[in-house]
Amino acid sequence: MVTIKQVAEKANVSTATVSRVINGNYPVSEKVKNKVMKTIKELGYRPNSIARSLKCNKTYMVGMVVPDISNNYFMDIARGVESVISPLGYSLIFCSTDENTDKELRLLNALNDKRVDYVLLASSTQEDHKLQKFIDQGMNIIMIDTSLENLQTDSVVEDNYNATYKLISYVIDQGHKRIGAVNGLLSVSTAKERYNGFCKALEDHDIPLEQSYIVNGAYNRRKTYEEVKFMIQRNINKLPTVLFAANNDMAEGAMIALKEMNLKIPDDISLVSFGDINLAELIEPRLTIISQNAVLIGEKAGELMLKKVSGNSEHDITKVTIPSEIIIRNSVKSI
Amino acid sequence: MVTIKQVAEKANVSTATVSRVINGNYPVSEKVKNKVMKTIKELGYRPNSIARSLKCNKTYMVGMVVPDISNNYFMDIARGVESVISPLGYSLIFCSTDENTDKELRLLNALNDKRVDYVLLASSTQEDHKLQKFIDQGMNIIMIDTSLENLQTDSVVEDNYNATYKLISYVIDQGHKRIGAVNGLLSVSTAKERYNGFCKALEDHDIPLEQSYIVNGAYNRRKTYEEVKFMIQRNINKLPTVLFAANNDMAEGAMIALKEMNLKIPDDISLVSFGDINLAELIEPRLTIISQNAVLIGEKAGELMLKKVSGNSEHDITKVTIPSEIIIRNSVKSI
DNA sequence: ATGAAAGCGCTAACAA
DNA sequence: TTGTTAGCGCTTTCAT
Repeated sequence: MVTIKQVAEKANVSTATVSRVINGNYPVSEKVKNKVMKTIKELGYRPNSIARSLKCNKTYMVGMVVPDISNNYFMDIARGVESVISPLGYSLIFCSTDENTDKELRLLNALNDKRVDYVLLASSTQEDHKLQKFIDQGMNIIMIDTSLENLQTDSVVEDNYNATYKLISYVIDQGHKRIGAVNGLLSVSTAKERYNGFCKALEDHDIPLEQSYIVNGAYNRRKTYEEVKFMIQRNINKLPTVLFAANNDMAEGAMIALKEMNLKIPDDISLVSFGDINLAELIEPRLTIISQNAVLIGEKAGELMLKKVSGNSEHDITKVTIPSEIIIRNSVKSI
Repeated sequence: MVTIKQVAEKANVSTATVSRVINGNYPVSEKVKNKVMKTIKELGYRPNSIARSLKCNKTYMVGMVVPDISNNYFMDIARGVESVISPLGYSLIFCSTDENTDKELRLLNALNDKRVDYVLLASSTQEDHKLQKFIDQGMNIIMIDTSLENLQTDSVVEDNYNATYKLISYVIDQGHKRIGAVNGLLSVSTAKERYNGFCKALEDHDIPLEQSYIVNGAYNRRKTYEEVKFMIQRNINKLPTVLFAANNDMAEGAMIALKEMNLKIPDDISLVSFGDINLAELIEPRLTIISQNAVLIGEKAGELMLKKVSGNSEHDITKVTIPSEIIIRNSVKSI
């Protein structure tokens, strides 16, 4: 690889001058500039970002840490982030924790060692004090999707509680009284908030919460598939009339389980979901859902990051909440 | 951030000694080692990978460049790669070219500047000489999914030609004579090879190739959706009896288009695909497909990279071809 | 077994 | 406008 020194020698100037023409941040005479640029072309010189990073304390890399790399929702967020940061020269390092606190901490350490400029974190740990350590060390973190109450940091999240409350209220309005839920890990803020909204809606409408209808900790498709089958078998004599899936993956798992058990949606059992499933256009019935805008979350997070690194509003902590709306389709039976 | 120098001072040793205990590559007395490790803990010191990279010419970063970040197929490859390289300390930088040659070249340049140790490239350009430049500059490239004939580089690809040939032969055996195809960009090797297998199967069975049934360049879901609708309208008086979609995304687009036009699969028109669609478990009818193993491709690519960086077989060029098999389900009508 | 010092490729303060 | 030089944080050679 050709270095700035080789360019300087060949062009008979100092490395400083070469640096100046590359960065255009100090005056250089036209004549010298042309000579240097010509030499750069000839030699095919490209500046070494590693050296630059070391010198300038800036890597133009941002880490994105999510619980599940195969969930489309997080991929969409990543696309949103990418679309706003990539034009400014930033690259994304994408990591998956598999909902594992240890792995999350390890990844955060690795990103810290790599001196990424920012990390966008969809955390699935509740150990805020451990995350606080990273922040104290000077790591820049924006929480996405999830948030941790006691953590002094920026975040871009959805209005989980209110959206779920509205969705479940709608379900109750349709006459449902036996209402089940498939929750993620309740240690994760999104899952917790959604479940809280769920419970509050039941409470406000005097609907009893039937513990046997609640599935906990089935955060991915396969686990949900299995757990929902258990739950249905367990309650085969008195099934819930409707199920609330707390995210897209779980809705998919639940649908597959119900289909396999020959329970038709919504005739035999209704289903609603927080977030839309894949390829919803092709799947019958169309699910009634809370629509998420994952790409938008990514864009907001990207913009927030850019604002922070540019030095504006450096120290105030910002919390962006993306509103969610209910999309009523045809997976809920009127009773 | 605390540096090695601060550790050295506090522990009353030289930076060299600290370096030695961190890396464990030179003898250090037990006593000194303990003292240093204790200091490292106390100070919360973490080595700066940027500085390391600069010194050692090794970044432990690998770039992955794909045409479409929202296609699950590439995400699965990424997961495969990640699973084998991450345990050895490598991180993935994930980039999407949107099938745009310029953007591809720009990303490659950026990754080159970042001095990534390797790049895994699913290229959608045919400008092999431009890619050759990167290789000549010393960039390490493994082609994944796609390959370029004239390029001296390792690759991990599928057996596109033969698999498609077999699938189309099966379709013909079912009595089909009016056979359409939805191709990606024929400039991309995978698309080209699949289409060649398609044509050869027709030829060998004396089936005429009806140009009007061929859709070209609709590489993503939305474009395919639109183009297939055009194609159907164009041929409304004499529809093809079967369609071959050259990848999962296009199969999805085609399915949505057909559904919207009230053409039932397989009663009104049959459909086969190279690669499986999302959430196939929930979508009727189950598609007859060539099954791909994207995760395996990723794993193979990751392993190949690891082998190369470890210095084994450094100079021979390896071509791994993953076999594909046909999965017959029920989207093809027997005529 | 340990320390001193050079150097990876670059930028920026200082001098000229 | 340009050059000299120090230094970013680390590894490693060469002495000791």
